[in-house]
Amino acid sequence: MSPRQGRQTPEADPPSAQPQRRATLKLVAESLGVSITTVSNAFSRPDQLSEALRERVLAEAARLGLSSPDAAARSLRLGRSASIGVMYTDRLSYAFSDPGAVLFLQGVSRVCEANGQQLVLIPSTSSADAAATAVGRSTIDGLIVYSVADDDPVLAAAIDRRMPLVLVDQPRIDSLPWIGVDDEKACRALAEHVVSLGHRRLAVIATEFDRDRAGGRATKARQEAITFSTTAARLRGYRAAVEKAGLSWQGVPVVEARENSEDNGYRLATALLRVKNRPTAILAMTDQLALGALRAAERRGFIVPDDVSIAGYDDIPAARVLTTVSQPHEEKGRRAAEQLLSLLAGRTSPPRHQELATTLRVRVTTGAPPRSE
Amino acid sequence: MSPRQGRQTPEADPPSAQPQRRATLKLVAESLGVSITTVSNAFSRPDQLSEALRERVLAEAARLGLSSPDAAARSLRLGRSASIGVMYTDRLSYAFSDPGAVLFLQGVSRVCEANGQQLVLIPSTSSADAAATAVGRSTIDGLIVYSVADDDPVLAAAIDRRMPLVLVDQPRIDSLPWIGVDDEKACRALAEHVVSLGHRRLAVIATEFDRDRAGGRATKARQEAITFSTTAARLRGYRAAVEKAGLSWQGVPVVEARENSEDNGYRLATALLRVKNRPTAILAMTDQLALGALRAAERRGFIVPDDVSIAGYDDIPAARVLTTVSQPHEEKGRRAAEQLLSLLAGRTSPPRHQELATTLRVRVTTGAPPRSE
DNA sequence: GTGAAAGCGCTAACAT
DNA sequence: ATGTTAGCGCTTTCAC
Repeated sequence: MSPRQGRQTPEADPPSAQPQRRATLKLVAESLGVSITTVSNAFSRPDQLSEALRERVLAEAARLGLSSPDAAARSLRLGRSASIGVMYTDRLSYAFSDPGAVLFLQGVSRVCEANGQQLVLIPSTSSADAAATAVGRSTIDGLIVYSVADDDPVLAAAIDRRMPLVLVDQPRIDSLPWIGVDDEKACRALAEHVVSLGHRRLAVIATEFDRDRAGGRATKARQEAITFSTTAARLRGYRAAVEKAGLSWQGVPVVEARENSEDNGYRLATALLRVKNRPTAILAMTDQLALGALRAAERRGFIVPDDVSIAGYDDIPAARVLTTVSQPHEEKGRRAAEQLLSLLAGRTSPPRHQELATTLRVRVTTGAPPRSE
Repeated sequence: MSPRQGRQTPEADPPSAQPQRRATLKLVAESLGVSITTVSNAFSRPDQLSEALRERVLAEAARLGLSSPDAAARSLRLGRSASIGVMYTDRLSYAFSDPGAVLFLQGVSRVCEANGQQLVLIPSTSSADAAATAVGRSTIDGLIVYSVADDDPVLAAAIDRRMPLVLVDQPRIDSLPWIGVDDEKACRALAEHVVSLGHRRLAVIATEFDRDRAGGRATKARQEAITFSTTAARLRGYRAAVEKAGLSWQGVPVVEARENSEDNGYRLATALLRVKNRPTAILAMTDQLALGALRAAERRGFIVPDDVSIAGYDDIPAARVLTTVSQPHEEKGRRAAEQLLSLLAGRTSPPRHQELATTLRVRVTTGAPPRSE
């Protein structure tokens, strides 16, 4: 038995004597014999009418099923919609399988609910047209662009639309607020740690290079054409450490995962570990890939870290054992939302480029390479 | 004076020659010397004009920074917004720390992106007024109500607004589409399994009872006033199994977690295991609570399942070892979104109450109780 | 304290 | 193939 059934009683909803006009301010006004303005004021400007009248209006509105003025009409008239959008790499649904993205969204939503803002998730599509449409068709006042390829048409569409924007995990653009971490520095520190343990043969499992996600072993040319800036930055970090140690970057296999998942890490690591002169350390660009690599190594009978060291990135809760880099996903989301809201409010913004700190977490999946090697 | 008064600050606009009119169809039309209709058609009805003209229009629109017709105006005119909302228990930001909810949202978003729909996450608040406002102020065509307390004002607001609705993990209402699982049956089967192993002293760690989340040990009276239907159903399931085995339900301590988190499970389980006549089996209503309980048991030096058995619910990836109940979170999300979209499209709906199957997963955290007991 | 009217930007009849 | 026009429902002057 439903608690709500009271509302479905015949009195509340008679067998449609009248054609059931949609509830609007006008309907309420007519039904009450007052003007539309008065009804509008009852909702939006309580000080403009007597308390008693306001009560009456609101009661009648509720009776007719109008809980508040129509949102679309209000947005049109006001030029604001009290909602902000978030645009994510490519398929939105992937965001929910990426722990970092989920934490980011949590941060954003926290600020939204504290400020009575709606949060609109904008689905992205492969086609440029459709992408522009997706942004254009959203009733939003501003947009957070999160981890989108540099050349993604959706980003271009958003900029074209001259919509207030905040960039996160994107290349910086001077005129736009930016939140992020120094991926390059963090990855260099991580790789330096690994190299300092004595490893000479490294391998990299990378996140997507570009919107094509070709996947697999990456030539030098492809490495230089990466359009996901985060991937590019992390790779530069690894490379800097490798070259600083006097090792050949050419000799480091770099494979691209088409999607950030444990299974992909497993598959790619399996291939990496199968070759004769296998790497003694694997640098994975996310913890999920690293967890897959861990599983692959163990499956092949290797002991981690004695036979092979593995490092990740993100410090997600599920990866307590991994040597990794910790970054404040949730805080990124909060800051991005705050920055956007303050931009929309026309407040003078705090420093527009906010770089957040990362921390290297050395744990049990990295150690010295095997003696024999 | 235009309603766009937001531009109050004169400095807001750079010292540009012309006052930088906002890009609209009208502006494009004037700039090109064609009618507004033509511009509108270029965007929305390509068959209504020559390809050449359409190209010209679109190019000019892009030049002026108009990527598509204004969303609010379009929604107002059309009466549709191409977006659907999701309403979640209480704080939206909690949803992102609940693995089941994240999977659910993933399912919803998958269907949204396949159908070019925006996904609006509606923040909820404690006050009834604010809640109604939140729903009312969203430009959405329909709403998925997911796991909200039976007496939540937001649910009432949505129903009042006569908005197309789909209920998920909620009490059924005859006239509304519903997606869910039989939590009671699943929990009964789970508890029967535990009881069949020989346990006589059980304890329950429950999810929230109501929007107050008092937390702690729950009297019989409080158990009967639960307004989160999922919690109530699971509890009924446990109880049925206990009573069927001839045990006293009164003797089973039931504690309420104020939030679904591992830490809460840890705390509550620690308290449960501290008493003299401690339970030999703990039934936790989610895997997260169960994982916390597992940690608590091990922390106290108990061997699981030899000293104490622990069962969860949900079968989340992080809980591979747990005896638990598997339920199709992502599919729930997909079905809910599909159902809502087909409702909005006016298509004849498939069976409106869809009950999805659950599976009991017996794994290593449950076993026979200790001999001595 | 209340009402009349203008118009936000758009789409769909109905012209032509 | 293109243009004219009437609202969609709302908020906000500006009168009273």
